[in-house]
Amino acid sequence: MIDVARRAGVGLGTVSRVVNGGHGVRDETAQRVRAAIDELGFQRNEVARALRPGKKSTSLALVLGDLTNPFYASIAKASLEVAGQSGFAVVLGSVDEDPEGEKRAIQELVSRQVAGLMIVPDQGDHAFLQGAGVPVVFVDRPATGIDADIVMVDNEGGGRIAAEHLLEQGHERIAIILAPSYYTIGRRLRGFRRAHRAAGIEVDESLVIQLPEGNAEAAEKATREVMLRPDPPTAIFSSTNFLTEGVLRALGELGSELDNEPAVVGFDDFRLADMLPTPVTVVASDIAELGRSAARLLLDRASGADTRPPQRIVLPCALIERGSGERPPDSAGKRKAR
Amino acid sequence: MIDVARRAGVGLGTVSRVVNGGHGVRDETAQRVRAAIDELGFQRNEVARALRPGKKSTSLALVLGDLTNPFYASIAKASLEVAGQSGFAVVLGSVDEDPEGEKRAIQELVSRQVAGLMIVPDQGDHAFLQGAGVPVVFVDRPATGIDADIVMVDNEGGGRIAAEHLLEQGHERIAIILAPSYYTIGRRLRGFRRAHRAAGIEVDESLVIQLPEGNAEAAEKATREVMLRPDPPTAIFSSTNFLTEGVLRALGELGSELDNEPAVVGFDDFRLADMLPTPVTVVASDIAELGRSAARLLLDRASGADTRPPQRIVLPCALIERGSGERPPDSAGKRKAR
DNA sequence: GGCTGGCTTGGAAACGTTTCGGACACGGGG
DNA sequence: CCCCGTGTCCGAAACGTTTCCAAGCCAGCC
Repeated sequence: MIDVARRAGVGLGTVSRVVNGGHGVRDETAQRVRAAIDELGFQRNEVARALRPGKKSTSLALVLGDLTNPFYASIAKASLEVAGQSGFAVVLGSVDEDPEGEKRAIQELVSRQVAGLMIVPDQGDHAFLQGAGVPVVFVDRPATGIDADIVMVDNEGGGRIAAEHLLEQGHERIAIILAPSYYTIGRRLRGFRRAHRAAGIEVDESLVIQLPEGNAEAAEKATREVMLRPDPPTAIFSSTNFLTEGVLRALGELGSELDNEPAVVGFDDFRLADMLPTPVTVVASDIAELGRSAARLLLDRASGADTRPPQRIVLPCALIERGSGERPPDSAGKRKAR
Repeated sequence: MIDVARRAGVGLGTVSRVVNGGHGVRDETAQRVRAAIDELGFQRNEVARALRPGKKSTSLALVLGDLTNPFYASIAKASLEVAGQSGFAVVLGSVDEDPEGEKRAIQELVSRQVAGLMIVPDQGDHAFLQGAGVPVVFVDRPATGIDADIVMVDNEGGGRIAAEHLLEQGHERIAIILAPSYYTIGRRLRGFRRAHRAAGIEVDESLVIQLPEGNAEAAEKATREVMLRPDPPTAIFSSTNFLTEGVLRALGELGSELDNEPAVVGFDDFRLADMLPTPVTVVASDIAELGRSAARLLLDRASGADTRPPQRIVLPCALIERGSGERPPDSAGKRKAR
């Protein structure tokens, strides 16, 4: 920048002003500065910029689990887009699985002076964020220990409409497969129960299946077991996209051993869901909007444009019916090949 | 840091040394400093750290396309893990689709003083990176205009074994569906042709199908068209994961209209591939390793540990056979004609 | 003509580190 | 006793910006 100033024959401050939109600089001077910038190929150093008193970097942090899960990937993609439009980059913290690793990752990011944090929180207390002086938005799940913005999905409503759908079809023995102890899962179960109560049908507690782990294998095993009981369920509600995969795999393998193949409803849509031999109805929400909202909210907080008390944004869920034979409108959108 | 120094009754430099491993500091002094750090909740400011002459930040940049594509997501996840182990964060540049947007995003990241760039390049010249003074690793595809490390997959070999597999099964009319003009796609086609030549079978050029766009819809349309020709292919090789989806969707819809359902081989494995009514054999590679290698290489370059001339790492592809009867459930009557 | 006030402009201070030259103390060898 | 090396520590300089204050200039007004 000093070189630019020298070359243009102006002071340091003037160059800075030109670089930042150039208010209060005579047009002719600005021209000269811009010319010097081009000649020297000058590029502003964002690091030095963020060093200024009280300033933060123009980066947002995103802390989430396995990117390989389309759910997380969608959030990442959407928030990336929104941030990018405002000239912000997104820093991904390395995310170990344990809560301790999450805390370390977050502090790492804070030390990088990010302008805000978007966190899909694991269990564990997040009170340590309280005094960090950086805005935080939780995504998909609330966190304990700190009162911050949150963007999530209507989990209870989703669980409810899934159950309602099955109940309307006459199912009375519906199994629900639950990943371990996440907040979201609990809400989905609650909606499931409410729908039963509203329909006057009692939930068979032996069909409320808590998995030890939240992966497809555990769901596969549990499904096989429950379906081979003397009185198997006539429908299964799987509370998570990866679990649905396990359920379907189990059903596929059991195949002809079963008298009646159960109806399946899954939470969260997934690719190819409409092409499986057992087409699976699904409770879907606009996951990309989850990421977009979070990023937008965070940007507003970071810029100081939004000083409202912590917001709570809840996005609706909708049922996507499949298996009635007709193919649903293509939800895939345009995807670019590699 | 000044506060810490004051509190511990030491000089600024001493605190710095303690924070960075503490060589050349008496044990007792270090204790005092550490105590002060804890009391004050001091955390090193990474931004200021990166400002030092010649220093870069402890971040790696990752520039890639749609994170929603599991291929890209795997790369992101794997590189994130490797970077995290060395205390590096990963910055995702916002990626517009056009080459110009990619250039802008990259320069954005360079201005953030990242220690290195991992780029899954789009077309377009990357010569502007030449003098940037930051190490670059290209992932999955080479780029023009700059001589840098590259980590990729044996595309030609993959195309070859896909074709060999089908040829061995007696197929002589094999269609190949190609996304537009990427480097990787060209290599896959070349392998495809080589396998044919080796088998003494001529490629029917009317079955080499160039799509106008690299998405599932285009592949679906093209598949439908080719299968409804007077002499349709008996097998289809789809050069990309999303294309495979389109191919399968077309076949599913055509269904009974076809005399013989063609065999399908896709490039890149994907989730649920083994559970589809038409089980699809696949050419797979270790995509996560792509990301890991890239990150490792970049970290070594950034630290100066690796000063070799630009490397070229090529990962092997392997065939994952499906549909030989071992897995798919006997649901619909749509089995693969074998 | 002097004063006021609005544009421009220049330059110094500040941000939080790391690093480097130097200083001090201590001990051992000549 | 002097010299020198070693271990420890201090504090200033430097990194590349932004921002603030002061100053110069000019026009307009009294």
